Formats: sequence, C-alpha cells, structure tokens
Amino acid sequence: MELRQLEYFLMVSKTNSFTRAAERLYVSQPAVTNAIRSLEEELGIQLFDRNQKQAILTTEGQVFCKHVENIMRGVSTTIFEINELKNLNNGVLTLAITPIAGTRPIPMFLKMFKKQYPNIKLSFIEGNVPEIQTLLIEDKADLGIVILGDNNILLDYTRLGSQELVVCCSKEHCFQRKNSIELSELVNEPLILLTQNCLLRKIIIKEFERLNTLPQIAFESNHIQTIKSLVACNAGLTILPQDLCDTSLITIPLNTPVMIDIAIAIKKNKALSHAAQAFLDLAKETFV
Amino acid sequence: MELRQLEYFLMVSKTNSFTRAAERLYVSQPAVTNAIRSLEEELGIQLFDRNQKQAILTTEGQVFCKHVENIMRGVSTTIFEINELKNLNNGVLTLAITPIAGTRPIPMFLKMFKKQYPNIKLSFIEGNVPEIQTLLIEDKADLGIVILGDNNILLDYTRLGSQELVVCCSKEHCFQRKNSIELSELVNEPLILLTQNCLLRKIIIKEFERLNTLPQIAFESNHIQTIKSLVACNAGLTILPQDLCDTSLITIPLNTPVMIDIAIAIKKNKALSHAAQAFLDLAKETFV
DNA sequence: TAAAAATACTCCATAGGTATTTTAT
DNA sequence: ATAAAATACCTATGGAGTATTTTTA
Repeated sequence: MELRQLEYFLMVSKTNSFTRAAERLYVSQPAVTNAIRSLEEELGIQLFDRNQKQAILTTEGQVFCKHVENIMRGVSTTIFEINELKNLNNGVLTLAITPIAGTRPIPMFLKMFKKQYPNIKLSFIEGNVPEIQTLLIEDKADLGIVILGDNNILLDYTRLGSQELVVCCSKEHCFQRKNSIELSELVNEPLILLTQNCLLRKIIIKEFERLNTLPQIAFESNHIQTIKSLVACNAGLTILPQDLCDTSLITIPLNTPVMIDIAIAIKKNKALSHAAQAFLDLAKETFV
Repeated sequence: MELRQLEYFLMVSKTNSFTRAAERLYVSQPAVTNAIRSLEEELGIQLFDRNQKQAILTTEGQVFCKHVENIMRGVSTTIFEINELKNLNNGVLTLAITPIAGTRPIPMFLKMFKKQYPNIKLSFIEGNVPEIQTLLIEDKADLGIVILGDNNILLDYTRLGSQELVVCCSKEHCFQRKNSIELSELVNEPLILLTQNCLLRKIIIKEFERLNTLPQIAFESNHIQTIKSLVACNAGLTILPQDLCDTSLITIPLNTPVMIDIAIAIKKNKALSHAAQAFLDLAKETFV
C-alpha cells in the first residue's frame, strides 16, 4: 500500500471515473488503472464496480474509502504542521536560563524575540550553570543562557556580552560611601554567596584565590533574592552582576573590574529546530 | 512522502539507530539512510541528530513522529478492518425484502445465516418488488429477495424455490368447506389484493386474464396484515402464498396450482462484498 | 458506434543491494 | 581502532507513458 495509490483511489472515488481521475491527477489513465488494480490485489477486495459509464465504489470500497480519507487527512495536517514549524508559525523553544544571566539585556531580548516570532512558545527552565549544561546534554532544553567559565566539551557557546561584577552592601554598611573598592578589602568581611556548585560563586572564589586569600562565607543560598535580602539587612556583603542589583542596595564597583561573559550554550552537533536557529540568529544580530 | 519512508522513520526513531532499524526492517543500512535523507529533503527539516553512537530525534523530528504514528495507526486499522471484512468478521449486508417473499423458509434461512456469520449485521429494507428492483439498481441495497415474474434487465436472479398460491377466506365464508377450488369460481367474489404495482397482484390478475376474465377488486392495500384482517372479517377473499396464511383464515388450494418463484436479485456486474457472496453461497447451498 | 477501462509494450526513475569511505568516539 | 552513517555505483523492479484492444451501453 502506497500513499500514491491511496491518492489515486480517492480521486477515482471522487470522480467516479478512471479517465477523469487520471486527468485531474495529471497522469495517464493506465497509470490509475494499474494503481487501483494492484491496490485491489493487495487488499484482496474489489474497490470499484466498473460499469463502462462510471466506476463506483463497492460496499467494501466505501468502507476502505472512509479509512483512506482519514489517513490522507493525517498526511495533510502533518505536512501543514511541518511547514508551520519551518515558517516559524508555531513550535516550542525550551530555554534553560540561569537567573545570574538574566541581566537586563536578556529579558529585553526575549521580549524582542517574542515580538518578531509571536507564534513560537518559549518555555523556560531555571537552574544554575551546571544544571543547565546537563539539561542541554540530555536534550531536555534546546538552548541555554549561561555564564562562560566552566565550559563543557559537549557544548558550543556563543558569547553575547559581558556584565561587570560589583560589590553590594546595605545602606547601613560602612562601605556605603565608597566610590570603588579593592577585592582585598573584602577579605575580612562576611560574604553571602551562591551555593557550592554555582558558577558565579566559583568565579568569585577564583578572584580571591588570585590574591592568595579566601573570603569568609557567612551565608549561602541558591536564590538571588534571598542573598539580596540578607545583604539589605546588613548580614554581609555580596558580589553580583551590575544589572541584578536594585535600589535597595548600595553597589560599589571594583577598582580592577571583574567581568562575567553571558553566552548561549547549545549541544554540539545538535540539529537546531528552525525556532532555535531563529533565536540564535536574532541573538547574534542583537548582541554583536 | 511514502509509507515506506514513514515506516523506516518510525523504526529509526524507535531503535535510535539506522543500522539496527535496517536489521529489523530486513533491508540494508544504506536503504534506510536514503529513505530518511530523501524524507528530510522533502520536508525541509532534519529529523535525526546523528551522533555516531545513536540517531536521536530532533525537536522537529519529534513533532513529525507524533503525526507519523497517527498516520501509521490509521494504516494498520484500515488493513485490519479490510481483513475483518474478508474474514466475514464484520460488515453490513443490506437486504431489500418483499413481505410476500417472506415465507417461512426465508426467515429460517436468515436465522441460519446469522448463526453462521454472527458478526455480519443484516439491515432490512421492506418494499414491493418494483421498489426493491429500484433499490438494487441504485445501489441502495446489496441483495433483494423478490418474486420472479417482472424481471429487470439490469438484475440477475437466483431462484431459491417456489410457493403455492392459495385462496384465503374467513371461517364464515361459504367456501370454507371446500377442499379445492377453481380460479374461475372466484370471478364473482370480491377480492382483496395488494395495490397496483405489486408483483403478486400482477401475477394474480394475469391468471384471471388467462381465463379471459377480470376479478372484482373490493379492496386493495400495501400491507399483508391489513388484507388478512379484511379477509378474516369476511370483507372478501384473497390469494396469498401458502406460508403467509395463518390459522385465523381458511386456506383452499387451487385445482390448477399457481406457483410463485422466490429469488435473490442482484444488480448485474456488481462486485459482491464478501458478506453478500457468503449470503448468496449459503442461499444456493440451502435451497438447491 | 462510442466511450471507458484493460492490456501490451517500452522506458526510465529509483529502491535496494554490495563495497567502500568518512567520521567521531 | 571501532562502529555507525554516508557515499559510490550497480541492478532490477515497477511506475508511467503510448498505442491498442476489449467491452458494453
């Protein structure tokens, strides 16, 4: 059984004529005859009564016809859906995003993408960078938005831009008047950082290690908001990307700035869906 | 797009391997590769990520897969249904039957057929012989059970058997003691017959014409039961097939018997469904 | 006689095979 | 080095065409 035969069959049943079906299908009449005959042989039933004047469905042909209409409807909707995907008129794009990377340009970019491709649904998964990398490798997400620095060999990274890390303290803290600060000045200050395996924490620790010191970690949390609240009530200091700080905190730039790089991560050799490709293209265009 | 390609596609998506799919499909690996490649080209999307170790569906391949599963399910049920028809495990057989032909052997035969083919649904249309012939010609019924005598050139007839026509009168009628009767004795009696275009009426009229007479028709009706009731209350006589008479009436055989032939009528050149063929075969076997 | 379907045949596109190469682990 | 997929090339099946015959209304 072939789709071609089913197509011919439906046309014959619609026109009640092999000759007219052939005309409408732009093939020769014997081609239609052959297709129907081989179909009848394969099924072991006669599909049409050939009465010289017209070919009409047998009782069993009518039963078959109902099924074939269903199959061909399925084929049509399949092709339609695939074209919709290609034309970016639908589809789901799963983004794994780390809150640390959610600095202002990113939400703005997502808004821009949504405006340009309103029919692509964006689905978000939040997590820290290692979690996101695992999601990408396991094909649980199409694209990840991460901080560079702990790159996985199975992933490709497209750098979008940088963010400066700044020291945050409460409005009551003695540092509040400072216009800038040295990292070394923080060594004896209680710090509030992200938990162990978060990349931002690793980056910060590494900066301290470069000075052959280690910071004092007073608290740790997975949640940016928790950290900011703790800082606000003067439980310690933290270091965050510039854009994540709000007016509830005092932000002090470092004398020797430390930058983090935001990037899109994709599994290597993964065929991107049209939606994912469109996302990547627009990101490159926007952030170059 | 071809069913073969879809079949290969599903097998690759199931095994996550072109090679293993080829093995399971009993074709060579390049055959699978070609089928998938041409499918991808035609659709304009990549269906699988080939990672050397395994071929896994892309996001768009997953969307396609859902549709293909639906299509192939449709194909399977189609083939299943057709085989059920062939194995006489389902199907509807539409019988056009004239009540006049419904003499005892016919219901008994229908019961036998139902016992042998319990999964074939019998659908009945009642009508007089000309109506049935029209139904058959217009493909509104598969088979007709009719009286022979007014044969239509577009139909084929298979004679099943005969029934003797007998005179019926009420228990109060003066003929009630007769053991037999001549048709000519009925000439001055009021007759109750079927309406104009019913074949049984024509046959009876023809018998009278053979004696160069015409009967007196007191009443006419389409319904056997009405006629019998009228006869029972002594409104006149009628002539019916032996088996249609019941104990409420006196039946008197004719001296020179008149027979009607019961037959199955089928449209000429019509391809019979397996169910119809089975019906015809059993009928021939039973009534020979 | 005319119109429709079936048949006979020819041609070529392509599915599928074998052998081999490429590729990524 | 290995295993999987891609490629190259060959063969043959069968789909489609043209021309013709058969069929029945």
